[in-house]
Amino acid sequence: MGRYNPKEAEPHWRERWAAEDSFRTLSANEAGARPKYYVLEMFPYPSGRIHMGHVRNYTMGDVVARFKRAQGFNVLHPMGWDAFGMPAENAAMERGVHPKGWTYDNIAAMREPLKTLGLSIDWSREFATCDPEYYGQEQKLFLELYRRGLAYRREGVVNWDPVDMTVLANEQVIDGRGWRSGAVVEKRKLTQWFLRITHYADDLIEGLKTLDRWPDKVRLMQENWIGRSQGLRLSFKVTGGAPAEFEAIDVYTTRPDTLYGASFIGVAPDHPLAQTLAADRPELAEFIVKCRQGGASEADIEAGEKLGFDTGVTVAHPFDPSWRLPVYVANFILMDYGTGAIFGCPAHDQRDLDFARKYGLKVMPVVLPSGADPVSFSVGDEAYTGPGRLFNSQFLDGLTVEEGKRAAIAKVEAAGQGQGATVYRLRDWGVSRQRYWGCPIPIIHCTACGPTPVPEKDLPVLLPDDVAFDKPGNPLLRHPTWRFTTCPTCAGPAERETDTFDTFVDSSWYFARFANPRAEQPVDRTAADYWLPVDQYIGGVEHAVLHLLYARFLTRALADDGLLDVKEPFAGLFTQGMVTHETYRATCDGRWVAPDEIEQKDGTTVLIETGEAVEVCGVEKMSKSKKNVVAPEDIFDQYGVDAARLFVLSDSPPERDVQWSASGVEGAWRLIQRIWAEFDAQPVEPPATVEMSEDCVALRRASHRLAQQVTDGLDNFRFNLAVARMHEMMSVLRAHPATGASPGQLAARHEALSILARVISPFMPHLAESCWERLGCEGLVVDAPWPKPDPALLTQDVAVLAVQINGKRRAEIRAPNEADDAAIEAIALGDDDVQRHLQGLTVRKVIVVKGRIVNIVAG
RNA sequence: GCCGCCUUAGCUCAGUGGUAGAGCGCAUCCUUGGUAAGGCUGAGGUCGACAGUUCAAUCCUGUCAGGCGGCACCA
Repeated sequence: MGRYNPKEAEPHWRERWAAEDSFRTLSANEAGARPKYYVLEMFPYPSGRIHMGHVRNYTMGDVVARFKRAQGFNVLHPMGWDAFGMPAENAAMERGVHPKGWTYDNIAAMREPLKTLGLSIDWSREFATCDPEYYGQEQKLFLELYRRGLAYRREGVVNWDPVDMTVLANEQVIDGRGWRSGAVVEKRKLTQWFLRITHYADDLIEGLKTLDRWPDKVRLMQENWIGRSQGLRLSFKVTGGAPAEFEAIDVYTTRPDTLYGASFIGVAPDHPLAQTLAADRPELAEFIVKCRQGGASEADIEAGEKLGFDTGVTVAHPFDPSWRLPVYVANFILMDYGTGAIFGCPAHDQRDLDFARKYGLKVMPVVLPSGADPVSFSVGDEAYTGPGRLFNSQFLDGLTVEEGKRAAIAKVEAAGQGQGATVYRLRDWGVSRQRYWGCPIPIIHCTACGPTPVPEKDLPVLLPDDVAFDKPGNPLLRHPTWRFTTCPTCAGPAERETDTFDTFVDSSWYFARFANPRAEQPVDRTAADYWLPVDQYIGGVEHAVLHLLYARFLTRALADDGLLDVKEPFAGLFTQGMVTHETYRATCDGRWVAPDEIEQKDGTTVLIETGEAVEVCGVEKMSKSKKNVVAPEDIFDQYGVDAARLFVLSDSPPERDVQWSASGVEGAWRLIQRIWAEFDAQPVEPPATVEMSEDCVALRRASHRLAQQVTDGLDNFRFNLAVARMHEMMSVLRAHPATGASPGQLAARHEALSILARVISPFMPHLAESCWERLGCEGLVVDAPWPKPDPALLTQDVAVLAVQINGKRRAEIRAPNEADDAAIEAIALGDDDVQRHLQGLTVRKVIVVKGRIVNIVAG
């Protein structure tokens, strides 16, 4: 008799698993008839320490991996490192350490606690994206895309941080300033490398329909991000005021039905017409500059004031050559969407209406809501965007909005003035970063030959180690020898591309590399065909769009190259919630206080050291700035890793946030001790008989039901429900104690415990091994097959039914399972309580729901 | 502004078209040779508001309120 001591047991079992090589992935040949199962968690950035979010993420993946393994699958469950990126360079600038050393040290520091967590990972497949073996293969992939025209170079507008001298991603610009330097970010035109993701825009939307094991929310976010819209591209002929080269202005619209309500044409400040006119009209040039400044700042977007400049140019209406429309340059029109020009229909578009009111343009309604009077209907300050019938619209009169769209498109197409078109919000993916710590783009720039791919024999293009971070900017630009080279084509003097890839490129194909991480080619086609797609991918919802969209795109690109056989990399996706914690701040000076600095005393919260009062603030994501962080290592140390694993799985459903608390982890600890106590109470020698006594049928039903319920919970990602069922099982076991039990009863307990040990093993793998061993079972529980419940024990012979009278519960009856509706009705109507409640009433109807309830309608 | 999610016990949250649940907290009691304790019992809920569908709604539908997230001048 003794308490379970995780400090001794946990390291012991990890050593056993390592010694037995329990988690080695089998090759396709070795696996034989076992089906494959690929479970992957989004790989971590090696910041140097693990946090509770990691614990939750990797525990969930581990639960799935262990469960599938027990069910007889050949499981691939690998781990790697998303190791390129800015923090390494920041560390280099702030502390003078080399990004490479810093990164590999961090990886080493994080690998240990992850191993401590007892994850069933095949560590032989580990790699980091900053390994030359990995990024060299990435360079090969890029050159393949380049050859196929899926990678190209063009000028693009970027966020430029003038202090750090680098491009920033949109999410690194906060209120128009660089997140690190605080400098006002400039819009700069820079020649950049792009990947042609827009080539797959349609297929990326269509593919979402096949992803039935993805959260609807994520599919919706991707669909919105790609932003497909159907409409019409059409020309307005210029009738005066523009230079000769502008014969017509092309606009894009999703509302061709409202063409008769047009009252102006608007073009973006960056539109070629605006730019050309501005060359000899200073007032227009000034206006354009003003528009650009407004671009980034949130105040302007908030205000949303519509500004325009009348160019004096006029165009003809496509349906009526004598109808003239003025052309404005307007601040709310975007150059990189559609054609950068619109026709304004103020009555049926709010932005156009705001604009028209400001500049005194005509507002002519052409869609009449049903029931409105065509003579008096007018639009005030709110545009009408709903359904209705067209009017004031010549040949379109009387049509619905949808019919009108089709008719207008047909007419425009017949007249050769335009064409129906599909337009996307998605833009090509700019992958150039002016940084050192990333995968070098394998291109050599030659003044004679232009951009030239580095020949395959010269790959990988290695990052030079001898770089200095004493000055801002990209050290590759200042490197004396690395940058300058000779052209592979003409052997003349040439320069290397000094930009490196966006780190999202690294993470867009790593899942395919895991199939065979040491392959000579980027992807081992045979291994990838066996393992892909990933059956279950698990990660944070913050990657719902970018990472997951990029990976889907690159998978398609590689499939078109013949490097992969799947279009969708992740058949199942699960997005887990965050780990949160209460926050605390000292009442006197408002500074944030860590959870281990406080204690609860007599209903108040105080600082342990000084006793001063502490205010308990909101529950928020664990973060250093709020100091509401609990270090996983401290929990491992105090309660063991199984308690930490159990807690992050128990309280909330996995997709929701879970609130970490000291009392919660105490609860997890107690469950572990309770489970152990039941095993510990069982006699050491196996039961003398295999005949289980009849009076144990309740226990047997409970344990078989437990197997069924935990299986269901795991199949549906309801880990918290599975844990709740384990709690319930403990009450049942307590009602059937080992003390004083007959041999038959002990046999039933033995069966229950053997099921329990196996179903807890994905959640608390170390405890499960100790329990399995204590029970005297053969081998390791990780190698034991998943329990299969006996269907006969999952049903009840007698059902307990509630009886409702007029919707209110009035009685409870027992009926044999095989009783038919009439028999149940008779039992219900014969019940004393029911009779009492029916006094003075006439029974009008009786509804019998088998196994559930009887409802009597009476009046 | 558009889209989505959430609102159930003091707290954190499960759950179901048909008898309202868990953990923590609280109260009472037992145990103090399972002791960095363990256990019994119990109190506590108009399931956000209103309307509709239904024999029956916490659950389905609609409207509203409050909270959270994503996108945002995308024509």
